[in-house]
Amino acid sequence: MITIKEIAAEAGVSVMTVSNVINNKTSKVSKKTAERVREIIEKHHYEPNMAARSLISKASHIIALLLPLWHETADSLLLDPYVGQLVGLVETLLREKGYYVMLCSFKEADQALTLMRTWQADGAIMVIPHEDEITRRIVRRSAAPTVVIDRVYEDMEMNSVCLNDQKGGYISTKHLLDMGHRDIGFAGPTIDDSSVIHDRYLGYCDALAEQGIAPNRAWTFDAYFHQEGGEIIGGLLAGMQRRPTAMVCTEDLIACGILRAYQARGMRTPGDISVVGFDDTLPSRLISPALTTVKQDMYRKAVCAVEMMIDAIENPEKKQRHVMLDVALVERDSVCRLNG
Amino acid sequence: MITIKEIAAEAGVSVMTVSNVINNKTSKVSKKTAERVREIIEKHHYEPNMAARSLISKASHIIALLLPLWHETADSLLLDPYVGQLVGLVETLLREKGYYVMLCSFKEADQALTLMRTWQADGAIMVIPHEDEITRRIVRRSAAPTVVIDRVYEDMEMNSVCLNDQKGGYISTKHLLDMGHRDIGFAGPTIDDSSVIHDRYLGYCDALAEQGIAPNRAWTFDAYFHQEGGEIIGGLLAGMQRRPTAMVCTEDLIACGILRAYQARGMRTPGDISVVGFDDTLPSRLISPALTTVKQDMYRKAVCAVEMMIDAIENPEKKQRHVMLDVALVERDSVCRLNG
DNA sequence: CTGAAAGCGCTTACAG
DNA sequence: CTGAAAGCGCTTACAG
Repeated sequence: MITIKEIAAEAGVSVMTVSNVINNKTSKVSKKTAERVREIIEKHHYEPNMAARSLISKASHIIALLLPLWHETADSLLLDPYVGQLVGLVETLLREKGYYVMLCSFKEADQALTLMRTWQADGAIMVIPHEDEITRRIVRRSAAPTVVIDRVYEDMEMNSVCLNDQKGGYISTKHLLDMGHRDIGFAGPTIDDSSVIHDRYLGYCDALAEQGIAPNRAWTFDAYFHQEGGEIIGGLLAGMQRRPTAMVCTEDLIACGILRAYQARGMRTPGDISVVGFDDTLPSRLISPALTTVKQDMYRKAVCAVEMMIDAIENPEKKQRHVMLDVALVERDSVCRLNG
Repeated sequence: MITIKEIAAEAGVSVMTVSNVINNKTSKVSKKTAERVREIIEKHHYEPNMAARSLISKASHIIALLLPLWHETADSLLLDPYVGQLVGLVETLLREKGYYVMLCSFKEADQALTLMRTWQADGAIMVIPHEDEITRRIVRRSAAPTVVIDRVYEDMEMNSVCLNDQKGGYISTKHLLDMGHRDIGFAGPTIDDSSVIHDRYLGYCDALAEQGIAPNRAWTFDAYFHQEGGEIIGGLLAGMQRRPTAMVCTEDLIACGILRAYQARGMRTPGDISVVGFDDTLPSRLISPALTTVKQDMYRKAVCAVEMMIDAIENPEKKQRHVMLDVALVERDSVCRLNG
């Protein structure tokens, strides 16, 4: 690998001069030398060694993309279409801004923290935090700024990009109500206190309350994830004596699973069950009937996270940044009108 | 950030001793000092600075995960469920082996090469190469070893992990023939000479030839990708006077698209069109009818790629490594028996 | 078993 | 505008 020293030797100047032309400190180098040096750099495809740079500047330009692993079996979060899309967008945007992204899936907070320290990461973006204690620990103990996507803790300083989840839960439930449904269930992972799921559940309750309807606990499912979870829920629903006519889901995949479970039993979709998904990921346009779902603007989310990250790096004195993004209903074919 | 120097000071030893205990050179440090130093390291959560290490050792332990971007619009390859899964698996395996993974999407070969040089990456794994010239350039010019997934060039030295694509094309076509189909089309991206698609097409032709059937060019589609491509193909098929009864697809998403196009027109699936997908990705189990598809063992593919990468790093004298993985048909519900 | 010194490739004051 | 020197945090021969 060619070094700055060799470039300097070939150009007949000092390494400091080469360094100055690399860093565009035009005031410090004459046009002529700069030109000559640049040519030699081009010729050799010289690229400055980031390890050496980062050693001095304390700025590695590395952003850690932190992907928590949930289950024992979860060999990767990237299987989740939502995560894949988000990670891809964030990586692209970060590159355009001159940052490098290091992928880091982890189970324990210390794994993430160690990687950040090891590489002197300039910052970290966390996707889909779930274990609150782990997330809090990373935010609290990280020397570099962090941006958390999809979760916020009111009681601590942190940067976060969230969704108006309560509105999401509200508009999907409201849509079902408008379509004449009254028996509406709710399906999502565990509804704990701090999560986005809880907010969606609140929105669901709000919408029902407007019609004087109390949520039916028998139709509230939690701790079931993804496609498989949806199929389980669908199976349970199908076996009930008194079934809901519609389900609000916190994830497209859960909605897909419910539909499949019904279809497998020869029941009509959406005739026997209307479902609304969440996120508007690829699967919602893949299946038939296509999913009516709550769309979040993934691109904007990625842009917000990246801009927030960069702002946090450049203005470390600011301690908190919060953005809440809007959501919107996308009507497709998984909801049918109920004639009351 | 605490440094080796401060650890040394606190322990009352030289930095060299600390370095030796970090690197487990037990022969060079007495048990007692090692113990004391280790305690202080623990206490401060000290982590060696990789930038400094990589500067000396010439081994960064960074593997670049190279993701070519295809279209103008393609903000990310990770939207593709196949890529997401593969990247996730590779990242996890690489971490377990003590490597760091830097994500790098790129359009030009030089972007990838620059990143590798900049960070002195120990190696690179390329996922889904498509532009042959770009891929060849990276393989040829990279100073560090590369592993290419899903493509191989016979005329140059390279490491590759491939699939038995011809067999894949063969078994899916054979299955359709066994189910009584005779009018079988083929749908995939451009069938160029060096690609996996071409091999699948060959397998398709082989199976047809066994029955004395010549491929019908009117039923051979190329340059259409993903879900959208599938829908276009499905639309074209549906409008034909003489339609095939079955389609061999090079990707699950294309098969999904074809099914949707038929369903949107009120046609029966698989009654009016049987389809076989490829890869056995998430969508194949999401839709209804579930896809019959050619399964590749993604986990084994990731393991192979990672092991090959590490072998290439440790044994740079070996110039070529090739692995061809097997495929198998997974029968689900997207193929119907034709009574002939 | 332990330490002082040189050096990895770069940048940053400090002189001239 | 240009250069010599120190130093970022670490490891590696080389002495003792």
